Amino acid sequence: MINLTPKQLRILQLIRNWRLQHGYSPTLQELADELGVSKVTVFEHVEALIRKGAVEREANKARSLAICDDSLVPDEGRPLRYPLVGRIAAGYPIEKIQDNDELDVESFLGPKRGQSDAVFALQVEGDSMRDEGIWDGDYVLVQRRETARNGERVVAMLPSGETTLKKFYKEHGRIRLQPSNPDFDPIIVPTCQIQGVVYGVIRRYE
Amino acid sequence: MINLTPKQLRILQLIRNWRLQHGYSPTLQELADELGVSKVTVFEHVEALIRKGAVEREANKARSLAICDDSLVPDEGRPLRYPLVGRIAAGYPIEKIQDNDELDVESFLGPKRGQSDAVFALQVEGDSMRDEGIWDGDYVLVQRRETARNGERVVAMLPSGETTLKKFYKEHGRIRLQPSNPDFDPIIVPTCQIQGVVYGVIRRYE
DNA sequence: TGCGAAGTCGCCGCCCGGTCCGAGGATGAG
DNA sequence: CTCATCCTCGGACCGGGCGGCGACTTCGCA
Repeated sequence: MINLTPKQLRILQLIRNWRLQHGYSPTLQELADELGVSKVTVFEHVEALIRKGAVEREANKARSLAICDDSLVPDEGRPLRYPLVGRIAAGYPIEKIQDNDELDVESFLGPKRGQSDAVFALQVEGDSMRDEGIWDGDYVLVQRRETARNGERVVAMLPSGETTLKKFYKEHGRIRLQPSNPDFDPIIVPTCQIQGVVYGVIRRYE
Repeated sequence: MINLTPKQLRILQLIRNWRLQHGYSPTLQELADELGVSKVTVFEHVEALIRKGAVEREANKARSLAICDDSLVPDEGRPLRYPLVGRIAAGYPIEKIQDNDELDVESFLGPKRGQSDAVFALQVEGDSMRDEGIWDGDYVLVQRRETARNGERVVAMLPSGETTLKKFYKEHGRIRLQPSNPDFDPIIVPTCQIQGVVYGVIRRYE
């Protein structure tokens, strides 16, 4: 593990993001513009990165920056951190995100502190939550809780013993479990036992 | 196992967490701010830790603190492995999954072997992929590739320079970029540059 | 041969590591 | 009670590392 300064790490991430987004390396000036500093400053940081073995470059060649070995550079053995290039909208160029250019899946999907034993996963079967963007085959991450607020997506056990995934609404002294699909009807029960609340969804395509 | 005072152990944990979170070591002042004590106090604690062989440091170098042996620090890390209770379908009890009772997010969302440098994340803006279950605010994980197969969800750069997220179809010698929302029209282009293929989606509710 | 990018030079200001000295609190012996 | 000792802690200061700059020269390439 190489010990980098914050600025050096930042430049390293920028180079990586640029290469991912554009397919080629940035010039020193482009890096400087991203960071809002002078080209000379970037040059010096890049020199430091080369000395530390983090990047390589061909002398006097434009856009010749290359990251040496991605695996040993930052983040020290923490996988699941991906360069967050920006926001993408239909029909518009990728829009930069200012404050943070990394997506740390671990902290993003991780449970809150001290509740790690109260999380479990379920694979979703069927399309009853389709209009919520929860599809057949997706996995939902569930925080174990006995209560829910209106509009939350809950894993609920009905008086009949069936367990189901629905949106939760308490109204008029009863509980409505609302599917997100017009093909399914809401379930109205006087009471039901909440097994947990969905806080995350993950999906993988093949 | 080295015998540490509570304060020293606390500092050791702070250093470790800081390095995991930022990718580089904290300064003495930053440690002091975290603990609410003065920089000199931290300095003395760190000296004690060096004497006991728990950490190393390069003299006069900023952010040069390094933990000697990680295993000495009690681990409060979260491996992102959740018990996979089963499959859940509307109206039926949770169905147990036989062979696999754990969802390992790391291997589930991690890139394929040897391609870790070619993955990046994008936050989705807008509803053009709504009927695919990809919603405004979701994050997509993108594998960088120049080519795509029909039906894959791609990040594509149009000849105009715009970048967009659509489903990819090559037909009749042209390319159709298909939104998954009837409110949007497909884009027909003779050619376009593929920047990557979406292989995963993650979402978190508040 | 002209342009854009890489590379060089001298210089600046702030922050960080390191040091000196002194303030308190706990403890045990006289 | 008093004193000595040890530990923790902090205010103030210093020198140097680190990040930063404009202007200029060199290099690669079309």
